[in-house]
Amino acid sequence: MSTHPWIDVAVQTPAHSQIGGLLSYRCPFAVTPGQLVRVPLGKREVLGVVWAVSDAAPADMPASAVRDATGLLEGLPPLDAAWRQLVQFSAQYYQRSLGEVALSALPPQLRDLSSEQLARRLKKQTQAAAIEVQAGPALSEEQQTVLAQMQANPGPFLLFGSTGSGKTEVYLQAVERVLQADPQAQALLMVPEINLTPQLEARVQARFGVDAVVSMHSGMTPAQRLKGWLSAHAGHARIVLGTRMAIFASMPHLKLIVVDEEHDPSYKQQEGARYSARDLAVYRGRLQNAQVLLASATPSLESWHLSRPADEGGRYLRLHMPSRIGTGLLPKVRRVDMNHQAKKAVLSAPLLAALQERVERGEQCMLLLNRRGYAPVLHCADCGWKSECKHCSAFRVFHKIDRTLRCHHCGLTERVPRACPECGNADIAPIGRGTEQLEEHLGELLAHVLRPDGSPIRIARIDADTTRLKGALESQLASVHSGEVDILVGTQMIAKGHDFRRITLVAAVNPDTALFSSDFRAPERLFALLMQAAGRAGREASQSATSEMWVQTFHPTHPLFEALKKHDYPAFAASELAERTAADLPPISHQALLRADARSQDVAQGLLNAARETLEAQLSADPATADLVLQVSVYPAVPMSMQRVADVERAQMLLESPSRMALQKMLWHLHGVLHQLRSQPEHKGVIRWLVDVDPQAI
DNA sequence: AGCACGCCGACT
DNA sequence: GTCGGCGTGCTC
Repeated sequence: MSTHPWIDVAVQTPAHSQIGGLLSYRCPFAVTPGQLVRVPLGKREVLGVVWAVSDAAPADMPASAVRDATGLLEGLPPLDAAWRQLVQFSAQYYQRSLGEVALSALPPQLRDLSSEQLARRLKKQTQAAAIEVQAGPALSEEQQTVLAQMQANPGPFLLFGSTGSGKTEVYLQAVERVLQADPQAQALLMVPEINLTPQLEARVQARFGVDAVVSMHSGMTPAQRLKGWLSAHAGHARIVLGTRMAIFASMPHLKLIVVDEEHDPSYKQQEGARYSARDLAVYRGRLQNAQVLLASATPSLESWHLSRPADEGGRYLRLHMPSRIGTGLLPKVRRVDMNHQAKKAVLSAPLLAALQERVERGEQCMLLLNRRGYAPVLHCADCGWKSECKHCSAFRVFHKIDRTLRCHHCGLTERVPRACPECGNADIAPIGRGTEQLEEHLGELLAHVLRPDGSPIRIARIDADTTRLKGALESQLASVHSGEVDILVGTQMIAKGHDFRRITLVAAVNPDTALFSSDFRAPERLFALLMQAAGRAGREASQSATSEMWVQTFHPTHPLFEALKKHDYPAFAASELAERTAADLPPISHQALLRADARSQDVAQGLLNAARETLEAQLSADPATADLVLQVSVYPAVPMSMQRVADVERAQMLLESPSRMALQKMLWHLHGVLHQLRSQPEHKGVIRWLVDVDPQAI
């Protein structure tokens, strides 16, 4: 390590401050890229990552303005070039500052640790943990074939495996092979939600030993996070299991990345740097020469499209596991045509009868309704008043349990008025229904139903309202598992991952809204949700023959439900892809959104439209960039679908291109234009702007 | 983002 | 006369 007096350092700076890039310091001690240093920034001292070292003073500023780095975190192995490249790519691709991405990828506690404390913590775990592999179950032919293909090909892979086909066992065997082949090798296992980590963690620990595994997700304490991070960074932890944030874990010997339920929207971060952990997994795999396995029973159309045959341009290898393990069958899908049901009925007569029958036989049922609260809006029949939120362009939801009106966007909560606040009419009524009402309604309709042992029926509800307290979800899930509950009512959170062995009937109460949504991805999400929900029914082989997935709909012949009935994801994907192709939507094209927030809609849209015009004028004027204007469509600014939240007006502008590269170049120019515009007086009222690359919803 | 500086209302 | 409201501007 030689002494270079000048270093460039990444420090935590916001994306849109003037100092987006690296900061230069004079360094009185020897350092190497990837080490952590403390540097002065204004009046504070902050932690930074050394990005480059140099013998020459920075050319773009007077040497007198360069300050001295104040300290080095010794004992910590430098963050390797692959990690730095991953961070650099993410920052550039998702339009954030390098320092923001770098520092948010490190455990926060690292900031207030001295070199001595660090050395003490690291001493324990400098060696790669030995794994003690327990034998797994015998593999099915399909599982063996998939593992053989993984051995024979570099990847990336898309594992298309139906629910219950034993994907998890494939992950574990793939991990085992990689870890056995190289005593240093590390593997990264990603799941979409915190709720799903404990059960997988238990399984991984049972298989490879408690010592070899660490978890990374936002539910961990700062101390746990630091410990896990250090363990992975030092090469001690052989397996990291976590949510999207884990994609930035420092893993110097990474050889395998598994992304479970790769279609899940949770892999896309929705604030700060809006990265897709699934997409970064593929990038990181290439960077570190690690195999990448994406897996799902209902892949994202992006991954499905990318795994088309290579001679048609596919870049991922598609692997198939169509069969459910054991004698298990997929549940029979039944559609109830709501056009033939009583006008206002929430639950159709045949579904009610089926629920009753199942409960009397001692089986469990699950009802899905994607709307929490009692009713989404209150309405006065006399004057037409509705329970609007005064700070947001949304209705406040009626929660009967505590008689409140709550805005689900800004949190404004008030007691329900006794009479209409506009005209005094006492007759204000709820419109529509949420899970709370469904639970109540079901209780009334099935009050007479008894379980086999003669005790009364028990109905429970699980949604964001009932699981607010820590541990509440776990205890409620436990009461379902123990058989205390006969019918479980809930939002989509109950459809994900949890293995309810005794549930034999799953019903979607009102899925139609997603069929005609303005969001072109709504059908894709609905199909995945319903397939996943169907997978909850009849996991117990002995009951799978009689298990059912019910769908109440006014459009029973809709192609989405036809495909669902046959459990035919490929057919669904083919028809969706045809539509996307015809309309030039992702994954055929690539999109980015520029959003602006301001006190008034005019100001928000003003910035966006000014940016659009300036961009076009500047790029057209230069022959070197003129063709960008042709390659990237920039649409006029429009209000967001949720136009106002907490008294902030929001507008957005869509950029679209068949070329990712062209879109990236355009965004880079856009960044410059926005900085030029921000100082102009007509844009003073802009609160913030943000860029969302590959947005999930537009 | 922090953390300053800076210029106008209710308190010991 | 001071404490403090958050608007504007800078940080190698």
